[in-house]
Amino acid sequence: MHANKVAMACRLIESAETSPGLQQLADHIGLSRFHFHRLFQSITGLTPKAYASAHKAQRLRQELDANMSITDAIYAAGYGSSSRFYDTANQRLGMQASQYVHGGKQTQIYFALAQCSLGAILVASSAKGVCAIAIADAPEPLLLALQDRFPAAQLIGDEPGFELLVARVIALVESPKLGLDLPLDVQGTVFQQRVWQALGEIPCGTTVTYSELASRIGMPKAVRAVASACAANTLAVAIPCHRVVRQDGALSGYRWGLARKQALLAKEAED
DNA sequence: GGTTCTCTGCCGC
DNA sequence: GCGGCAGAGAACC
Repeated sequence: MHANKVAMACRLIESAETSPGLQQLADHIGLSRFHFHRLFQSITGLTPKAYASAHKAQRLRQELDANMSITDAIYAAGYGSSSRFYDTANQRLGMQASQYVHGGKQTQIYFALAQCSLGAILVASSAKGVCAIAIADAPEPLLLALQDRFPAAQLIGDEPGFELLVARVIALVESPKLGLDLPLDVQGTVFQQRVWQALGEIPCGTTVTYSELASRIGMPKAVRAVASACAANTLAVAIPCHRVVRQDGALSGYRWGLARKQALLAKEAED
């Protein structure tokens, strides 16, 4: 069972002060760096490098949340130098570090409400990419939820040109097989990102069970955790958590309503 | 700007 | 299933 070996590598990455190199990890596992790389990627959905950087970014967020100074947090999270960190801060936090510290105060988030066949839909995007897609019966609760999630951000609701993006998202909802070719601003723990990555690899028109999904990310026993990660998905349809069902074929839960899960799956099954 | 590391497609056993 | 090469690209110094 190679899932164990990959899990070993993950733990090694997590416990190391500075991220081990590919060769180092492969040696530790007892495989060639070539094969190890492919194995790791096939199981986690992330390359070892991507896994390490996701983990570092997560540590950084924790350190920043613990009220450390930005410079201290950067070193505590395992970045070698602050200058190099700042080069890519945007990419890693989805915003400038100082903005993150201040609760996203300066962050601008564009959003729009619209109507689709499943009901009211909210699409929101940060500078980095689409950060929320939510569906409900009425628009008001959607907007409230967005405000709750980004309490200090500047929410901009009437940006000209944003309709284009909304149109693409709605097109995806109406015919999921199109796929969404837009940058996503996915914020979550390493574990959540692994689950969401795996969700993205479920082909349109098919479903998997929660336990199958857990196996795919190399953690067959973490079924409940996987289910929670699916439920934590904030990008409806774009990250297809609706394609996960229970072992007995029942639809199980869906953040945006069981009827919508059913409708989406029916739509996908049509073609 | 050069070097080293990562990543992927392809092939061989 | 596993190892390896080549070549492009990213990261690093």
